[in-house]
Amino acid sequence: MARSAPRRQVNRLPPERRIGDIMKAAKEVFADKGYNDALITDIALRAGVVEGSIYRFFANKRELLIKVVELWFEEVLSQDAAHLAAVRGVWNQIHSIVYNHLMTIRRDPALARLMFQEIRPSPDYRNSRLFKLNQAYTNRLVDVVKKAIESGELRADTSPGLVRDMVFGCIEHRTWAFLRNEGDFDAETTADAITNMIYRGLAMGEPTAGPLDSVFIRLEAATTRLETIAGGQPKKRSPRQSL
Amino acid sequence: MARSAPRRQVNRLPPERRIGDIMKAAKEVFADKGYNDALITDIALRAGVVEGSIYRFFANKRELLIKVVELWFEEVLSQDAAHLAAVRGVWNQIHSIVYNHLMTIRRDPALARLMFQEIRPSPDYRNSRLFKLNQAYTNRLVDVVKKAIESGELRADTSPGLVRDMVFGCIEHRTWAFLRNEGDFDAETTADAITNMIYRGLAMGEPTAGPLDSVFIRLEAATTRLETIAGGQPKKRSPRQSL
Amino acid sequence: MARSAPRRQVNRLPPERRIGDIMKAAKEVFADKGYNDALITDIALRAGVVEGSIYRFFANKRELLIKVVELWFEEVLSQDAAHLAAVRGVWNQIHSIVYNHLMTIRRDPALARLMFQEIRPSPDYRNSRLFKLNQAYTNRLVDVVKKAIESGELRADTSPGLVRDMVFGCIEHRTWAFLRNEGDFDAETTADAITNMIYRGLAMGEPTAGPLDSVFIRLEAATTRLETIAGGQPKKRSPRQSL
Amino acid sequence: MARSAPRRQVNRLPPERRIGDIMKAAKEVFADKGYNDALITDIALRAGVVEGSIYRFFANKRELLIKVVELWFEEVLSQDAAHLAAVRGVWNQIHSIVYNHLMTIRRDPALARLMFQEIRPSPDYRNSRLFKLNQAYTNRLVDVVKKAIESGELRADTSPGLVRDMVFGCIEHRTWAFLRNEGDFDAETTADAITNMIYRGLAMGEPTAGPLDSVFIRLEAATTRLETIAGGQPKKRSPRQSL
DNA sequence: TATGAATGAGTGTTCATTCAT
DNA sequence: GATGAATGAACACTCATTCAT
Repeated sequence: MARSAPRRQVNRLPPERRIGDIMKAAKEVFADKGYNDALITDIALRAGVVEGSIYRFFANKRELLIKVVELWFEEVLSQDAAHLAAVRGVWNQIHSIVYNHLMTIRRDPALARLMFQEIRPSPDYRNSRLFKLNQAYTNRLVDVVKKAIESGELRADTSPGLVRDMVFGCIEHRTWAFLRNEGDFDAETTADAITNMIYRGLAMGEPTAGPLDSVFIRLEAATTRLETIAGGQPKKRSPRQSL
Repeated sequence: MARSAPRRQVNRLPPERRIGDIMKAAKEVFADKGYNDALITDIALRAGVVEGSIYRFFANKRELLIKVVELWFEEVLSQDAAHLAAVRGVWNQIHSIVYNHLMTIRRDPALARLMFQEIRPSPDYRNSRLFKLNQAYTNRLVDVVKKAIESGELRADTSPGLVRDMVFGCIEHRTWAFLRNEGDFDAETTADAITNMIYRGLAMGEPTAGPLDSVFIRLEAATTRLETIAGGQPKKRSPRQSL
Repeated sequence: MARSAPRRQVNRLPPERRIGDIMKAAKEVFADKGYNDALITDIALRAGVVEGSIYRFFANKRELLIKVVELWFEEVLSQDAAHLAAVRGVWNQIHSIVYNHLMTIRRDPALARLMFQEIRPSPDYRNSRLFKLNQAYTNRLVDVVKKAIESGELRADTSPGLVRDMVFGCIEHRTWAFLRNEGDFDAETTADAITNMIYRGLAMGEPTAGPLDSVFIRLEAATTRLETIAGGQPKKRSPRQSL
Repeated sequence: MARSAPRRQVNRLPPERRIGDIMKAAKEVFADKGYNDALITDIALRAGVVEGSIYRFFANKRELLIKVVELWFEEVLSQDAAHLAAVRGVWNQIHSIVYNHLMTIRRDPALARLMFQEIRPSPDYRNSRLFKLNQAYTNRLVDVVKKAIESGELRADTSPGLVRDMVFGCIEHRTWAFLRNEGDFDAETTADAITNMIYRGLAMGEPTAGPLDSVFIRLEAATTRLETIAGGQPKKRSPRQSL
């Protein structure tokens, strides 16, 4: 009754622009507060729209989060693919994947945190598009390892999947503090260290300086081959090392 | 109509017993529902107390969670310490740590999930007792590695901290599906694989640059000749990529 | 991404056609969902127009509902009038009104429900056109009764208005389950029963004071019993009274 | 941060009292605004509690409505039963039911409106307790009619269910205007009229003064004799109740 | 000390209606 | 005249925590 001038100001924008504004705002607010503490009102305010407008483009708050993370992840996915495509050599490829993953985390720690802490733990993650994207992402490392095993550069008795878990798990733990704004890391150094540790443990070894244990490994391999040629069965080694 | 106020029995119990009941109930409910969906009411009901009694012993819901996880973690910490103390040899010690960590996850996936997804991401985790406990826990691996480096069994040019991240990160990723009730894992196999991969990558091989190389070269040459004679194809070797 | 704005075709149609489309769509959606759950968006979509166009022709959602029901009610009103006009005899006229009312409900239960549950309970119904139309509709029965009273066929000590309430109220209760899709009714049988009950209660019997028609009824019953005893089948009486 | 004196005032009352207060307030607000426009906030305010307290006793707004109406209906049910139990004679019993129903509507028009317009149209009404109660309520009339048919006082060729629909439908239509605060009705007059119309239409009639009566008496006597001869049981007749 | 009724702040979502284009 | 993006008010429900008894 007797409302005072209910005249609306309508600001018409192309949908792409609106969606862009909303996602940008959402990204910021989610990054800032985390999913639960982020308010639709805040996102709307920051995007310069009213709450209702968000629901024109996104079914609900959760979908908005997912769309924001998906957009980011797709960009990461395509950028890293470009980087990786230009790299030759197993060590270098592993290093590229590790380094780019680290750089992604450094560039967008908030989004990485959303991915790790909000998206991945949710019960429906396994059926989500982001799960698929993430599989594609981590499978690149698996593929590199598999091919290197086939080509003989990496040991055949290792699980590519375990390498994947080791690499990405290690990176996640390593950057934990950084993700909570409590520490830092050097991408170059870390990438080198991780790559070396992985490669060294898997490589068949070359005669170069450096990983000299590889010489031992090669010796063992040569011996095995000799044994095979000699018709005898290579001796089974128990994995337990005696001290 | 005319409910005769079904007052709960007033059970006067020693505080320790009360606290124990509450923590047991809380553990179950938190494990079952996760932190957010767990209701104080449910915990009180299951513990046979009223809500108010919980607040006599715990400042708030969060503290209750933390106390529950702490209790659990302390048990894990002492059990694993006992196991580890009995183990000799670097490989075996690493294996013990990995295996016991895996078994802990298998035994109490819900509590591990609480630790990973509720406790660790919280902003005040770094100043918490659980952080300290966790440091003590993971430092065992660091110590093993450090000592092995000092004793010369493991390479000196590696970072014990990185090994720690790699091991625990790997385990976490490996058991991810299990933690969400969507998959399983074999603790023995996984522990062997992880330990091997780590140990192999770090173990000292032979004295660097030097005499053994020529032995190897000659051995390999001989092997190749033998293979050729035997009709087998010598394995193709990819040239090493320069960094 | 980069949606190319799937603009709807701009169809310039004569207003009558537009209005017709909208009302048809509105009728369907209102019938389907009820007033509250019907969405303007759905109506617009089904009518092949945009929301704004609806507001060009109808002040608001409520007016649209009212116009839809009015249109329907006017058709019912004129059809039933035609039917009634052809009928002679009080019993037959009452029966016609009852029967046609039942058939209207059977034909358009959703619209009848809108009328009963959405329109009629609203506070401004008494001042609405639909109230007037409904009065005209039910007054036909009042007129029949009044005339029959004047002609002496029906008792003078009865209230035509009460007859109206009894007939329409009875029909409404009788078809309640059907209107909620939970039951059915037979229009013929129900119309016969209602008409008989009404007519029997009102028809002039004998010149005495009081329910003299009951004497007739008892005579008939006695005769029937005699017939039964005599072994013959009581004659089936058509419920239609000849005038 | 720095909230100003978050000290709560807690006003502890016996649950029955609280429930009573809430239901009283709810009754008033629902009656005043109808279900949809009634606000939980208003109800809480009027009951002198906070919104949360309402949800301690009632699962949701709808349940609150239903409980309010149920309570009322149960009282009506038991009061009317007491009234009816004291009444002898078919006409009087029908009249009692009609009259009490009218008086109930007059006493609590708002609750009757809630029952008619909010409860009954809802899709789950058929499975509700109120539906059962209402059946019990209206079945009283059905029982009276059935027994009167058995006793021979009312015609055997009528449907008790139809009588029920006629009576209650008629009353509802008759009181429509009153229910919306737009008219009034006289319970006595209306009850008499309805009862007469129903009874007159159904009664077997009595030996009122008049020429035909002797004919009937002789006919019936003859019939009875015939029936006896034929071996059938003469029908028992209940004597007419005086008004 | 135990009780458990009472508190009350906090928010995602809907959808009829408007109006710039 | 038609479009449909933008508006923005409106509201039931939850549950950790408190505190009078």
